[in-house]
Amino acid sequence: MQDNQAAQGSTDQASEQAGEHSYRAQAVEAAAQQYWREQRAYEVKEDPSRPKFYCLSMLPYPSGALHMGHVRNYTIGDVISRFQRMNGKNVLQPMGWDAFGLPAENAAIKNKTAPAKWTYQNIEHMRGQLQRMGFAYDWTREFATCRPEYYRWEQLMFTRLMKKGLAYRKNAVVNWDPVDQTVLANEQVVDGRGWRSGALVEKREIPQWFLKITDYAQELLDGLDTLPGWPDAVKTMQRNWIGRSEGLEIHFAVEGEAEPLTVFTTRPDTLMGATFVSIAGEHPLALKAAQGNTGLASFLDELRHGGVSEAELETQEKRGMATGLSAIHPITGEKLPVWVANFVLMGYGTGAVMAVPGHDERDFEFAHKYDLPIRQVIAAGDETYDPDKWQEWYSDKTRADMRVVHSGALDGKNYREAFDYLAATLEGEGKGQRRVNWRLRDWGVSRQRYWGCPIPVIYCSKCEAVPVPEDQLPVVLPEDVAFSGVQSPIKADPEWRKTTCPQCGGPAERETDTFDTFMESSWYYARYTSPGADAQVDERANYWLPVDQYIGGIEHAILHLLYFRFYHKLMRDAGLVQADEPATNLLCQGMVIAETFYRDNADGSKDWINPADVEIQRDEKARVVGAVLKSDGQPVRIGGTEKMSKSKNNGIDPQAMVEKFGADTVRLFSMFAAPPEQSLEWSEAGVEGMARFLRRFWREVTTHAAGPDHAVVDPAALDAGQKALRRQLHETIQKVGDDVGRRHSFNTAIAALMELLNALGKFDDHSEQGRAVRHEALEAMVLLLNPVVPHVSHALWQVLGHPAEVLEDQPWPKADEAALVRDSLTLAVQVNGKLRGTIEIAAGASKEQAEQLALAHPNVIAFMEGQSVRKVIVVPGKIVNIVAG
RNA sequence: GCCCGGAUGGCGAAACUGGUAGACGCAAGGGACUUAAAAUCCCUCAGCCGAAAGGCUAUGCGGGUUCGAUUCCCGCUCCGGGCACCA
Repeated sequence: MQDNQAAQGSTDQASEQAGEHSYRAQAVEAAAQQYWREQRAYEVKEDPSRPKFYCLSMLPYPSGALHMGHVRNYTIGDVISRFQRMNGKNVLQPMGWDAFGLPAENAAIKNKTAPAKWTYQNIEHMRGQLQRMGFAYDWTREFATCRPEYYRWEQLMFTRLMKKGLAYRKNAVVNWDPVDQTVLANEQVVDGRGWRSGALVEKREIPQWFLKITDYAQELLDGLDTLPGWPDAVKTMQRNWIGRSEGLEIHFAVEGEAEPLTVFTTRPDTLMGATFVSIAGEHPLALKAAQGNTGLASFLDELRHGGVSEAELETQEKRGMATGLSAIHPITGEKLPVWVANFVLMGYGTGAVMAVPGHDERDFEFAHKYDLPIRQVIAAGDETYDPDKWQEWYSDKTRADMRVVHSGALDGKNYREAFDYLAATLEGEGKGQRRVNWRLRDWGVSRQRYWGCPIPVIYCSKCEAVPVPEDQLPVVLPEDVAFSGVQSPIKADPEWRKTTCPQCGGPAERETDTFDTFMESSWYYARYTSPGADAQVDERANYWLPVDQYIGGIEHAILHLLYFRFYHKLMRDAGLVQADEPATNLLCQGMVIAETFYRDNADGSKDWINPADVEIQRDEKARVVGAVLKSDGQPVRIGGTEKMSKSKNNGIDPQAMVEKFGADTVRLFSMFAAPPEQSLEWSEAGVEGMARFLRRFWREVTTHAAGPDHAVVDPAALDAGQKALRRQLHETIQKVGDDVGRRHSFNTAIAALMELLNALGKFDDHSEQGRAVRHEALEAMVLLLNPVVPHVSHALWQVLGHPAEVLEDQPWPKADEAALVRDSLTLAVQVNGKLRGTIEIAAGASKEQAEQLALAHPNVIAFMEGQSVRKVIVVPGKIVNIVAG
């Protein structure tokens, strides 16, 4: 390296002389970053005299290296942070590591290392990569969630929740690999088999810890209405996930059983159409019926095969078997057969449903398959009911002409009337009651894995489950372990679990399960506000919270973002924070995608080839006609544009891009190529376009700065061209502020700045006022671009004659209203809604003047030939539409 | 299967509250500069018809509302996200 530099000395000198006008990203970025580091430019503390702004991006899992999804997420956060700071806010932007999780265990097996060591190495590497991107983080607040200093507080919270009854233990179903003798994550079940062993996965019930999120269901639902700054899609998904439904619980007596079978239904109006009852395979009644019924027992056994994920359960072929039991219809006394059905979920409602095949699509299908009776009890208008073919209206309770039929006393009632009548009747007879049911289930937080936060519970044969006393926390996970594979080291080590019961002092054992990693990511945002606090958070949390802007992937719309809201309410109810919701504004960014390329192997498999190694071929109309591998010139196949992934080898390494183009160019492209919530297609040619823009901007500023001293703009002395450029400048200031601040439409903000630079390139005016206008424009552009390309702005601000230290807190430019005034406007002229021309009209002209001018337009006259004016619509400043006929 | 999104030139996109569809960028074609390359600059660029003026068609597909629909409504198709143990 040293030798090469010496040999190229003369070239360096040559470029040094040209240097003033040529943009060299690496040097510019190193200088700016060194300056920020030395100045501690992004370290913040509470300051009640200024409005605060807490800008938070979802913390990364330290998987090994930064990927483009991170770059995109964190650039959005950084742009918003820098923008808010220039708008006078005291901005907190922190960063940390979601350090527990399954991939560390997999890597540990593969690389024969400890999960902790692998994790810490990744953090070191990725921190350097983030710093190289120039993100304005307060690094003094950084933490990794796998450290006891962090997780001790969630252990403390958990023990307190146990005492409040908000944490409890019950059996729950997991995926069991019978060969590896281990619990599998849903992700580790591929086509119903364990990913390592290939064995058919079974469902197995084991005791696990739960948090009572259902106690907060109503508040989590209502809270969504207090979040106008969250995307509607996320709120709708959460509403549906929480799934509040009002219905009746109805008790069906079962022949020969003391206990009734309770079903939940949202359609009691169809009660008289129930022809059988379906129960889940895990329902106690099913298990009881299977005793002494080998056919049913083996069916239930079959249902135990396969994974537990809802997607898998819901897409299975609908299957069932009669239990031989009969339920008694609570109104008619009719005997209804009780069936086990694989689509009835034990986790929802009571695990039993009354089947109304006449008006429920799944029951309809099931009844046809097993030849069970179908009975119509709903009619709508003059629709004909056909028991052989499903039609949507059969289940539509919202139709105004819907009435109950063939149901005795219910006949003629609509949904609401039938609901109320039956609720009163059944409640009166003790056969049922009104009930609000939730789709939301309690949060199972136990994981049978090593690399997670130990659950702080001690089991004693006398005292059962005892929370670890507060003075014995944290329960520390040993990090220096041999991790060979299947078995968790703390489960394998009989010594680690040995302890004494805090209540009776007798011999006892520790819980060896660890927490779901969503536990750590549910409260990290609060810990950033209180570094070093000797509590989960301290009073500083109430200065910074709630988060003003939260940014992360849409894939977190439900799980993380619901647990995040729930945990915040737990902390609020523990007196730790005051706000009701953790974040007021949410931005969900789309994925980063890239083209895929492959070659077919002889065995039918595919070799995926990285886009960086491929050259695209086009015809003269620029259409893609093929692609070749750069190294051998031979063709490769094009496989479509997909999410960047290891499996398709279409990931683009951000580090390679930063080394080639610089961080500012990468940041600029991520913000320009697509609006933030849409998917972003990576294109190296597109990145080159951004580099071109920065070079032009650099040249424009440096050549201007090298010229004669500028004067101050005198608005009264400007000629038409100067005025026009200045108007465009102030329109751009207005647009960029609105696009970045309100709309988060970064791509259009950048496009407006590109247009302004194009206009400056054509502005060949070197008069004193010309230079003054250009100077005003270039200074504003440096400031407007600062959030996106802070290194370039840092350097060019000095080139324009300002000392470095003022840029960070320089006020955001304001548009000059006087410069925005237009003398004339262009209106579109339509005849019958079709554009036929445009007219120029004075800004203050009346509707009548616009109408007259439009009617006089030669093309309008031509199209009006032989027709008369029926009506004229004038939208001031926009269009004139002449309706002719 | 269920819930939530998305679809606009060769490509990424823009059109913010129903008002000139395609700003900006990429790719491509033509040209200038240069010994050459790189870099840079200029011109063209939705499709079709036309010498031009201009016209016709066009925002995934099929309908509808409206003076006017990429935008609103109804019905589809395809693609993506989530489905509770990936994070």
